[in-house]
Amino acid sequence: MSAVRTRSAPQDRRQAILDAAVRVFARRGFHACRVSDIADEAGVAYGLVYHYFGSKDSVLDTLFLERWNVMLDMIAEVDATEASAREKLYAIASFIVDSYRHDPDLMKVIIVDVTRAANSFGQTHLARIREAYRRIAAIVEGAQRQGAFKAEIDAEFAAMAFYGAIEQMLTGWIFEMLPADEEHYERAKRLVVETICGGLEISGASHGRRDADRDGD
Amino acid sequence: MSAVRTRSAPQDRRQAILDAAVRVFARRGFHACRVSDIADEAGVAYGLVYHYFGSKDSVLDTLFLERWNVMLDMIAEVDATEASAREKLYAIASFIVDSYRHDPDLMKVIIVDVTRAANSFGQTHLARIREAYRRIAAIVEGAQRQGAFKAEIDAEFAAMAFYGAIEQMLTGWIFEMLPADEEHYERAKRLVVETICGGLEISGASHGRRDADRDGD
Amino acid sequence: MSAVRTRSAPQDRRQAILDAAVRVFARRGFHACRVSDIADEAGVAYGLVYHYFGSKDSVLDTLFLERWNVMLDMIAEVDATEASAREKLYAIASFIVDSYRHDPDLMKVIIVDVTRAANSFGQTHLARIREAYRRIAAIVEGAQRQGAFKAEIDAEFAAMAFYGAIEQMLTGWIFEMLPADEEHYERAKRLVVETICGGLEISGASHGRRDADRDGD
Amino acid sequence: MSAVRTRSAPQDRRQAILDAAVRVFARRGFHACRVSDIADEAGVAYGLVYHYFGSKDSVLDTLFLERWNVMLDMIAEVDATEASAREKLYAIASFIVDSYRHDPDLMKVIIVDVTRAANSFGQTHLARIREAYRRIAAIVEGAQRQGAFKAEIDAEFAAMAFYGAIEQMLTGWIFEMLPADEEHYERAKRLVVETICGGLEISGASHGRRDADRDGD
DNA sequence: GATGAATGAGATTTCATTCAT
DNA sequence: TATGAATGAAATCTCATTCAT
Repeated sequence: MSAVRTRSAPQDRRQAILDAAVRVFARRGFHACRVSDIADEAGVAYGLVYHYFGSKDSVLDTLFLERWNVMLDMIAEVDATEASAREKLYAIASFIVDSYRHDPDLMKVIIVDVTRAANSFGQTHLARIREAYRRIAAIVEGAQRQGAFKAEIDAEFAAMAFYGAIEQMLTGWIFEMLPADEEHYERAKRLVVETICGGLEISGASHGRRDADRDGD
Repeated sequence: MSAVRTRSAPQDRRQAILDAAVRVFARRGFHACRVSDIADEAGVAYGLVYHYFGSKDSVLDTLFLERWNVMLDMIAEVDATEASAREKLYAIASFIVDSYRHDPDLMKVIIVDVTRAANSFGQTHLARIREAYRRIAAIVEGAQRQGAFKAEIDAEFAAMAFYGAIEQMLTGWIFEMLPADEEHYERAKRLVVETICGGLEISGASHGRRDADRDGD
Repeated sequence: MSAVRTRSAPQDRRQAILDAAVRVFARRGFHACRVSDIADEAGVAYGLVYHYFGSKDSVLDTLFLERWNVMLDMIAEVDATEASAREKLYAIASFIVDSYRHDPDLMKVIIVDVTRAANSFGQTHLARIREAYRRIAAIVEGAQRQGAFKAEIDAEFAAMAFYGAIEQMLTGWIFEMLPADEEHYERAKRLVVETICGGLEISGASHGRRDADRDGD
Repeated sequence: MSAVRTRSAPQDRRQAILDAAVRVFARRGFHACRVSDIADEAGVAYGLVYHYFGSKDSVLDTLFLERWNVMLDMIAEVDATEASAREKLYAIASFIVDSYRHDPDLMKVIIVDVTRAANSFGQTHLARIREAYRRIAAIVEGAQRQGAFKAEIDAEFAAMAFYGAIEQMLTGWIFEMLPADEEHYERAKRLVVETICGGLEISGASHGRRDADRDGD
C-alpha cells in the first residue's frame, strides 16, 4: 500500500527504543542494563535514547505508565458495570493474566522493576500503584454495601491479598516456578478469584454465582 | 555471671554490623546504601565489614539466610504435626506476620531487597525461596490427599497465591498503605487463611476447623 | 522606502541569531549556553545556526570581531588627530563606557567570554586583543616623545593599567558591584583618565589640557 | 632527621594533588582539564581526588580560597597600620605582584579561572572577591576622611580601577604580553600606585610621601 | 582485630555537529 | 533556506574492594 521507505518515520525509532528496552530490561533487569544496551538492541546510537527520553529512568517510567494507566482505566470501566463483585474481580485477574500472556517481557519489567522495586521505581510511582489497590478495594466495598461480601473484612486488606496473589503467580511464571500454558493461565484466573471471593462472600448471599461455582467443584 | 568487659567481644562487633545493616538497608534499600553507611551506623571502620563479611552482598545474604532458614524449619515442623491444613497455613501466616511485628526492618529488607528483587538477590537465593513455596505446596497437597482440599486445584499455584497474599499485606504495612496495629495484624492472618482456604476447602469438610479457629480468636 | 515583506529577508535571520546570541550569552555565559538556546531565543531551528555560522564558536567570534574592530578603528582614528594624549585616552575611555551604556549585553559577552576568557577565546583572539593594548601604548609613547608624559614609565605597562582599570569598572557594572547611571558613567571616564594621566604626566606639562578638560565637563 | 619512608604521609598526597592541580590548570585552564589530568600529574589514581575533594570544582575552590583569604587578611592588617594610603596601596600591589613572582601558576589559575571567570567560579566566589574590593575602597575612604585623597571621587570606583590595573598587568605577564623580570615587577608596583594615587591625591597634600617615593626610584 | 587511604572499572549524561529531507 | 532526528566522543562521579599499617 504505502510506498517503500528507506528511512523509518521518526516515531518508529521512538517505539523501537521502547520495544528494545522491554527486551533488555526483561533479560537482565533495569539496573543491570546500560543505556547503550537499549540502544544496541534498538540499533540506534545511544544519544537517541536521550533525544526521545530525558534519561534512562524516563524510559522505564514511560513503559510502566503507559501500561499501568490502561489497567487503571480498565478497572474503572469494569467497576462502572452492573456485574457482580466476583465478576469484576475475575475481569481484573483476567486482564492482568492476559497482559502477561500477550507481552510477558513487558509485564516482567513492570512487576520486577517497578511495582516490586519498592526502593526505586516503586517509590516513584507509589501513588499510581496505590491507585490500583484503591480501585480494587472500592469494588470490595461496593460488594460489602450490597451485602454480597462480609462487612467485617477490611476491603483494603482484601484488595492487597487479591492483587498480591495474582502478582505472585505472575512471578511464578516469570521465573519458571510454575507451569505456563493456556490451560494454567485460565486456571490461575479462576483460582485467585475463587479463593479470595470464597472467603469474602457471605454464605448464600451470592447464590446464583456461588452455587454455580460450587456445582462445578 | 559474665565478666565485666571494657571492650566488646569480637562477635559483638559482627552482630553490631548486621544490626546496623538491617537499619540502613531498611531505611534506603540495599543498593542505595554504601558499605560505609553500614559501618557508620555500626560505629566501626568500613574495613571491618570486610573482615567479618567477604563483601557487601554477603552481609545481605547472611541477614536473609539466617531468617529464611528459620522459616523453612518452622514450615517443616508445622507440617510434621497432626494439625489440619488450615491450621498449618494459619501457623505459617502467623509466623510471617509475627516476624514483621517483631522486627519490621529485617522483614522489610528480606522482602524488598531479596524475595522481590528478582534480578539480583532473588536470583541468587531463588532455590531457597522456592523451597518455601514448595513446602507450602506440600501442605496443600497433603490436604488434597486427605480429601480436605479440592484435588483439581494446582497445589503450587495455591501456595504461590497464599504466600503472595501475605507478602503483599506486609508490603502494605511496610509502605504504610495499610493500618499496622495489633488488631490488624491478627485480622490479616485470619483474612489470608480464610480467603485462601475458603476457596480450597471442599464445602463442609473443614467446618469444624473453621469454627475452632473462630473460637480461638 | 523598503518594500513590504511578508517574510524576513535572509540577512534578518542571521542578524536575529546574532542578537539572540548576545542575549543568551549575556544571561548565562557562552559555555553554559547550548546552540539550541540561541536558536530558541531567535525563534529558529538550531540547524540554521550552522547554516549562517560554521559553529557555536563562530557566533561568538563574529560578535567579538565586529565590535572589537570598531574599537581598533576608533583608537587609530583618535591617535591620528592632533589632540593631547589625555584627550585621546579620554576618547577611548568614553568609547568603551559608551559602548557599555549602549549595549551592555554585548559588552558583557565580549569582556566576560572573550577578553577575560584567557584560556579559550582570549587565546584565539589574543593577537587582536593585544593590538588594542599596543595602540593605546602607542598613544602613551607619543606623549612621551613630545615630553608630556614621563619617559621612564613603560608605555605598555601604562596601557595595560589604563585598559585594566576601565575593564574592571565595566565588570563592576556588569555584576552590579558599582552604581550604574549616567552620572557614574561620566565620572568613571574622568576617574580613569585623571588617575592614570595624573601619574603619567610631568608636573605642569599638561596643566593647560587638564584645565581644558575640566572646562569641557 | 626523620626515617626514610617508603610511603608518603596521607596529607602529602592531598597536597600533591593540589600542587598538581595548579600545574595542569595553569597549563590548559580549569575547564580543559579532566580530573584524570590532575591525578596523572600527581601520580595518583583519580579516585583519590574524590577522596580528598568532593569534586573537581572543590579542588579549584580550595586553591582559590586558601590564597585569597591570605590576601584578605593581608589587606586588613595593612589597613590597621598607621601608614599613609599610598603606602597601604603600595603594600597591596606589592603583595599581589610578589604572589605572582613567587607562584605564577597559582596566580594564573586564580585570576584566569576564578576572579575573571565571571560566569562560573567568579560567580561562586563573588562575595569573597568583592570583599577585597571593599577593603581597598575602605583604604581610599580613610584617606578621603583624612584629607589626603580628593573627597569627590567614588572610593569604590577608585578601588576597582586600582585592582583592575594590577590584575591586567598580571594578565600581561601571564600571557607574555609584558616583560616579566625583577626590574619590571618593581616598576609595575610603582606605576600602579603612582598613577592611581597621582590622580586621587590632593595636590600638595601628599608631597612628602610622593617625594619620599621618588627618592627611592 | 581494626583502620581508612588508595584504586579504577564502569555508568549516566551532555551537547556540538552532521545531514537527509 | 530551513528543519530537527541522529550521532558518539568525552567528562564527571560513585563506590565496592584491597591492603599496608
